[in-house]
Amino acid sequence: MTKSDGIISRGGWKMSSTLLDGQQLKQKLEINPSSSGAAREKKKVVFVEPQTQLTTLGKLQEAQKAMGPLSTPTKGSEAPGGEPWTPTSNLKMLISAASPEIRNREKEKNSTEEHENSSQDTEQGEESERLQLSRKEKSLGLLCHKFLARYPDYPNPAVNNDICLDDVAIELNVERRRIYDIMNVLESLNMVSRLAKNRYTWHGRAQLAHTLALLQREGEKHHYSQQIQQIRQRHAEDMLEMEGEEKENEDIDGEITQKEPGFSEATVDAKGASRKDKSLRVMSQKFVMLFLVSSPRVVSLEIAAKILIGEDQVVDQDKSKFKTKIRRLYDISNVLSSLKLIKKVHVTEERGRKPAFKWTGPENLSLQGLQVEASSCPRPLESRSSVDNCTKNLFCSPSTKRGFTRHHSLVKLAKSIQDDRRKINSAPSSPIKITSDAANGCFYPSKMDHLAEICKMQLDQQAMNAQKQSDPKEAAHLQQKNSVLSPIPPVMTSGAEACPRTVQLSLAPPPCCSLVPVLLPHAVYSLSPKLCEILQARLKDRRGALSSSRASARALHLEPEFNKTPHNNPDTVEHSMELQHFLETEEREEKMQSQVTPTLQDSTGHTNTETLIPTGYLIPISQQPLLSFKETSTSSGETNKTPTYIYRTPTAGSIAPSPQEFTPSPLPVHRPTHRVSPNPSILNFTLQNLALIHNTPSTTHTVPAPEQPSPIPCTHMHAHTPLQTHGMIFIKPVSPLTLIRLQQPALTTPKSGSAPQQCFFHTPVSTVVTPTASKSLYIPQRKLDVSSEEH
DNA sequence: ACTTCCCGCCAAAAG
DNA sequence: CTTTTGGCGGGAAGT
Repeated sequence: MTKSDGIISRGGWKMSSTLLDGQQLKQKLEINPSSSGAAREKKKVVFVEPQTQLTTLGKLQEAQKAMGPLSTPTKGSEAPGGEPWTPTSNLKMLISAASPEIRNREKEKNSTEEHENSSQDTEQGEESERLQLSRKEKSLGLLCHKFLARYPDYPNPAVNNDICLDDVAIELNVERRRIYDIMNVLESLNMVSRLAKNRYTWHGRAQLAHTLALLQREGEKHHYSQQIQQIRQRHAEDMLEMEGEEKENEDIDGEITQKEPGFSEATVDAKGASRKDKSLRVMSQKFVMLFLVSSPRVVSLEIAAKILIGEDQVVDQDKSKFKTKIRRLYDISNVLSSLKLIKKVHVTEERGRKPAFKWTGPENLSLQGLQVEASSCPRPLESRSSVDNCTKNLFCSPSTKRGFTRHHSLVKLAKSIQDDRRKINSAPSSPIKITSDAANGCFYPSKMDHLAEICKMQLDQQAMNAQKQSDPKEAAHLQQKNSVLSPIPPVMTSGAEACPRTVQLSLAPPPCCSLVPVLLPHAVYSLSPKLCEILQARLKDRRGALSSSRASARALHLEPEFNKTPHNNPDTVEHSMELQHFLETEEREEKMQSQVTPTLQDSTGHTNTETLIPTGYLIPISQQPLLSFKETSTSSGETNKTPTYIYRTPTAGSIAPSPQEFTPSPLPVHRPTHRVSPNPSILNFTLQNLALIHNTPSTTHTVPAPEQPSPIPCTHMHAHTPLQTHGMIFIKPVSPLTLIRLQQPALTTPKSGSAPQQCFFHTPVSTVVTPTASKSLYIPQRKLDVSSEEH
């Protein structure tokens, strides 16, 4: 341990330890909500007393064995949840960081030194070490592993799961740029969400299943599978006959041209698009969609690149562009591989062997069944779908509405964690790590490349687990084993304990949950690229006009979309306005959906187009699933039962149906229409939402539980989401801090009792968790992050 | 020679 | 304006 640590990043290590300590202390000490904000600022600066550091260090070393567990355990469940990880994580990181070889080499050399160094300073050693690292050791995949090691798969929502990019960069000893790459991919899977400038919130895999389900659905909408087929066919043909065929792609559009092509083109151009649209986030989502849609679950980079590029008509197919795309795909693949969602393989085709990746993540996305019903949420996504082709251009960034970020996940997580703990306790701890692997589906690291590293990681994890038996992670893993698909399961299990907390959350969670940003592929096939372009152009124009006013969209929560809306004025920002816009937009979207492809053009022509475009890119996904429902009041916690109730609720029901209906656009052809959504369902949906809004949170329970009510409480979440969202909207205006304070009281109402408890355990932030408060906190800063989504 | 993909320039957003 | 975020592609390590 120590050796490796020293080698890799002594400096980092110390830093991290100090940071951690500092944070922990803060959390524990700082009960006041306000304090949290202050704490963040310092980040690196943190000065922990040496003592603490030492202690931590000692712990860390020992931690592998028992320390961690012992210390954390009891409270651990929650307290540790937040920070406890860090200490251990540090160890992990260190270990992982050092590649075996390096370790071996340097062990002898520095072993002694390392200790010394560690104790002494951290700073110097780095250079030499850093320099030495081989390219592989610097790989994004490995870096991602290190990053992941720092956080639990299923974080305790109660705890503060904030991620400070600066800290991470320092601790991992990498340039910031690299962290962004990782965060972008994780963000695309809703494993993290951006809170503010340098801050992200960790959600882990809590929402992963749900997110994947949504992505799968989107992928289906886009006909990705068909596209893949086409490309393959083409290839085959080409191969046979060298001619070139050309584009093939899906450009299905015949009509596209209709609209003013000129416009579209001009605007469309690459430039038009804001860079965000080319974003790694979007690519990542689309890439994942390809996997989820293709039957063999294997996707070659070549095909992925072609599809992602653009499906535009652009024939040009620049080679450079293609090349760049491939580069990015490698980047994404590395991260996804670290997540064990995919693994590298080679497909030998006629031409020879080409690099490809195989999906190793969860297979059957429960989506629809459980969470899916939540469809309510999903819809939003769908709606947005307008243009995917735009890929390249998509400047659409605006599309996303905003995210109200939230830690919905937190709440949910908490429950699950607790449950897990129990399980763990009952079960032997040791195996844990295995379980984790199992969950992923791959016992061994999918990546052969980094096996060594991975192994290390795993070992670390094991150690971690052992230490913290209590930790949620373990529990989570176990749960995963049981049911990979739905993160929720844990929740179910959660005993009374979990419930209480969760209950509190109920309010808070909604906001978070509700919004998860997701990319929509936009079904766009139906739309011709040109249309997309046109739309974009228009949007831009409008924007430009609007933009003048431009308060930071993010801060306001306003998404570009809002601005775009025809009527909206520059200043619109006001909250009330926002709500209205929000609603309006939603309605539009709904309409759009309902209309189905054919109408698209029309819609595009109209103001609606705007909405379409934006939506097109990222779609916020609702994430309800994770959270437990609120069970609100009851401390008792019979989550299970509660859920049932939820299902029944009318609203929920209404919602649920819709998703299913439209989603499946079984379209025979790829061509045009694909997304058809049942109007009625949509309408209902909207109506419900509206109603919900009015109602506000109190009623939130509603759960859509269409047919398959997942046993899990999560389903409730869905229902909540809408509500939450609404709630969110209202809140926005306030600054986070203020909100927190104010809100808490108000929020608390719903849930009364529980709130206080949380406060005890958690940092102010955590406290925030309380329903409303949390909402306020999390206001999304970034467009991308969240899109509002779901009504 | 080809594949993988790190590095970091530099510009677009955000603050 | 400064800082953060992140597209992009050269070119090097790895195979």
